[in-house]
Amino acid sequence: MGRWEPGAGSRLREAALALYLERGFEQTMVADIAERAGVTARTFFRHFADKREVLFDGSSELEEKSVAALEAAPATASALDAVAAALDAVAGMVGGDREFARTRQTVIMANADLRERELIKLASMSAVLADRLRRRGVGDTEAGLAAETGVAVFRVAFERWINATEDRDLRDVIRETLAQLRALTAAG
Amino acid sequence: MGRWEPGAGSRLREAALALYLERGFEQTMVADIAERAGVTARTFFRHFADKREVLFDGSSELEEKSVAALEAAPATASALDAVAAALDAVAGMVGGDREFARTRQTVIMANADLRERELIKLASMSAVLADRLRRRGVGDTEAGLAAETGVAVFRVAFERWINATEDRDLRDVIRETLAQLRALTAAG
DNA sequence: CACGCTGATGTCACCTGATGACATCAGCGG
DNA sequence: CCGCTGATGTCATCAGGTGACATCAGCGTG
Repeated sequence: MGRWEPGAGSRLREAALALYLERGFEQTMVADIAERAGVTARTFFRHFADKREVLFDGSSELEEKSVAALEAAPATASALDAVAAALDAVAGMVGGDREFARTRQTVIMANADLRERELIKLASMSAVLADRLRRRGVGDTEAGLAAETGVAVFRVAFERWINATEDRDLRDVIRETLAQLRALTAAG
Repeated sequence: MGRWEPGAGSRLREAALALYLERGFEQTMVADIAERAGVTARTFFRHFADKREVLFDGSSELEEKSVAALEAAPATASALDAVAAALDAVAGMVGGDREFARTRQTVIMANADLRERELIKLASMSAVLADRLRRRGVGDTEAGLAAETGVAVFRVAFERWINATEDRDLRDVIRETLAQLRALTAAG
């Protein structure tokens, strides 16, 4: 089933990341990506819904894993602890290759459209986590708060991890940041 | 200065909101909005950077007011309290007309592109607030956490306010939600 | 082995969002 | 009355995105 080189999706992903990095997201046209990957522009859109999605197509898997981790948390765990377990799972998947994470983040932060997409992915994860918390019997507002706050912690921790001088374990940074949040809210 | 009907910007804003509500964001073309407002599509783009921005062009003002409120907070206030003051200012501007807020939110939530834009506006506010906190001498991580968490509280509170049966004061809902967050993080 | 099915890709046409360049014209100050 | 200014119209063009249809390698089947 393939008279063409297989793995068009991966080639497109790599080509896009490289070009976005080299000349910027806006300056890169879909035709350029497709050409570098050896396919046509139409094929690009068969693999990715739009020009941005090529950098985010792993996020659904991320969401699934995080939900699984949340559901695996003991029923006795607090809402925030359950979310912490979910974040731990995410960190396990994302925190492996800091160099890659850094270049990807560089590309994303350099463009508003990409930042928007990044934000909605995290928002989607937050919504799903809140939903699962509610099914666990957590109150409506509490579920929303725990999920949103957890994602906020993740964002801050991720940025710290990306910019840190030493290569730490992302999960540790998250735990630290969560502890700092507890101190912060208690101080008031 | 104006051989045409003045107030093209307002007319475009109203026309866009109405059409987005009637037939949906994607089904509405810029030409339709322009026509209803009595101008050409080119003029639409002179007033608003893109099709989405027409729903968000007040947000820069919102950001300014929130920053002013944060800076007006006493130097002795905790980071979270300063952010709470900023949120209070935002609530004062947004919380006046719940009916309008509700229809606007309906339109935004019905479309992913609009949700993205909404998210980046809040993220931008978070970034600005964090920056001002740092200038106040708040630690790097703590500033980021306080700002992100504050915006998270705002999001949850806003949704509660929008969906509440009785018409409450948004500022009260925010205060309540912040108190719930404190309980939530203390429980762990 | 020939046949037809399947799925990924190419090709073409087309719509819409968005932007640059230039023309137009009312009102304002001089 | 004249010329400037600023908002708008007009035109051309590009890039993102989608639908419809053609193409063709490999696969299973009779």
